[in-house]
Formats: sequence, C-alpha cells, structure tokens
Amino acid sequence: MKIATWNVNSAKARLPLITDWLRLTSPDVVLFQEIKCETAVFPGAAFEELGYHVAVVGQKAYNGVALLSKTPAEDILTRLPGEPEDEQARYIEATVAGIRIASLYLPNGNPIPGEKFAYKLRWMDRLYAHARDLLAREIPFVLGGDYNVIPQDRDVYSPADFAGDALAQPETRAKFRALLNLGLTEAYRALHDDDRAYSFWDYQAGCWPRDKGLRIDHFLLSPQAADRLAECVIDRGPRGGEKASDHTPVILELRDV
DNA sequence: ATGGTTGCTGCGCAA
Repeated sequence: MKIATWNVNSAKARLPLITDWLRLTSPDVVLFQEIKCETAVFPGAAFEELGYHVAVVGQKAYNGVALLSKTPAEDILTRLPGEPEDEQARYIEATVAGIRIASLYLPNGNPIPGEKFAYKLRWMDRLYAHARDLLAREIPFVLGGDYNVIPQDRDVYSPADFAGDALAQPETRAKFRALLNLGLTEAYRALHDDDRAYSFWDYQAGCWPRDKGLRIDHFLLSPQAADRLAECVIDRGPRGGEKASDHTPVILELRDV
C-alpha cells in the first residue's frame, strides 16, 4: 500500500498540479494539508474522477486537511481529541484497509514566545496522548503530515538560522522525540541516513534553486505498521514545477500482509 | 540583504 502526504498550500490553486501528480504516482491513500478552503468547496469531484473516496475537514482561508483513499475510509475522526474548543482544521483520521491513517497539520508555532507556540506545544501533547491511546488499544496506525518539526540539525540547511524558530526549539524536538519514544517509527529516518533530504523550501529568497530546505513532513508508524515498512521516499518533482506548493510529497510504501 | 514570495482575503495575516 502506497500512502502519500503533501502540504499543497491551497487545494484550489494547486488542483491541476495535484491531479497530474496523482495520475502519475497513483497512491492508494493521499494525505493533504493546508487545503485552505471550507469543506463544502473542496474540489473533491476532481479526485473522485480519479477513483478516490474523499474525506475532508476544512475551514475558511487557513489550515484544512483531507484524506483520499482508493478503498472507502471508515470511522472518520475530524478532530484531534483533548481540546474541544479548538476550531482549527488540522486533523483527520480514518480506517483504510484495516489501518488507522491520519493526515495532520501540526501548528507552526511562530513567533516564540507567545500564544502560538503554546498552542503548538499543547497540540503536540494532545497528539502524544492520542497516539498512546491507539497503542494501548493495539490499533495499527500511520500518522502522516506536516509536523512543522525539524527533528535534528541535519534536517535543515542552516541550523543557526533556525535556532530561534519554533520548528527547531528544544521543547519542540523533545515532544517529537517523546512520540518516537512511545515506540513509533519515523519512516524516512528509519530507512535513510542522508542529509539534505528536505520536504519544504520557502518561496522567498531563492530557497528552492539554492536547495535551502527543511525536512518537516513526516510519517510516524505504530509497531505493527512499522513491521510492514518497505520504503519511504521524498518526491522532489512537484516542487520544481510551475505554480508549485512550497512543500513536496513524501511517499510511504507498506508491504501487503 | 532588517530582504525575499505565495494564497486568501478584503485593504493584513499566516506561512
């Protein structure tokens, strides 16, 4: 089973690029972040035409996540538990082919200090609690998306430039490590030891042509999902095209059972 | 380079 995650930075602005890529790559499951539209105006029909079932949680202008699947998604959860008053559309999770799969858009958290960083840390605590709950229930799962976390200095072109950034703070990294220490596997790093394996390049200051990127889009796997881990690759192709998102897709391959 | 770009919105904000 091939599962892709992609922060598309507007589903509508990126629609032709996305559909071209789906035809080319044909993932079984696709996780989008930053669709930047309300649920009702998400261009789901364009994906249904390609054979996908579509589950969406959107909001006006900001955030928004979606989960596409070639087989139907069941038991769809549209919010991360733990803070009922949180209205931001950052989490969707469903069962596809017997596995819980989530598309998540973890808060950016800048600037620091401030309410946005506090929200990021709370959100990470909620993700931790939820992952722990799924583990306790022995439910196999894959948590994919834009984590807005630079796990290690090697995952950014210039650690010094990000020393004051929410994506690389010690507290941010500690909470990400805590997730791993629950027994989760970070798919890309489990298989690859290379540097410059970026998934995001800022639009500004020629970051893409200069390869000044960050690795912030990740897949975290439960032990049962990790047993099936076959490959994880970053597809830099879509970042180089016209009207590109600032993120590029990451693709996970799980062996069939 | 106290710069630079993009999307959505509504004449700024988030990334």
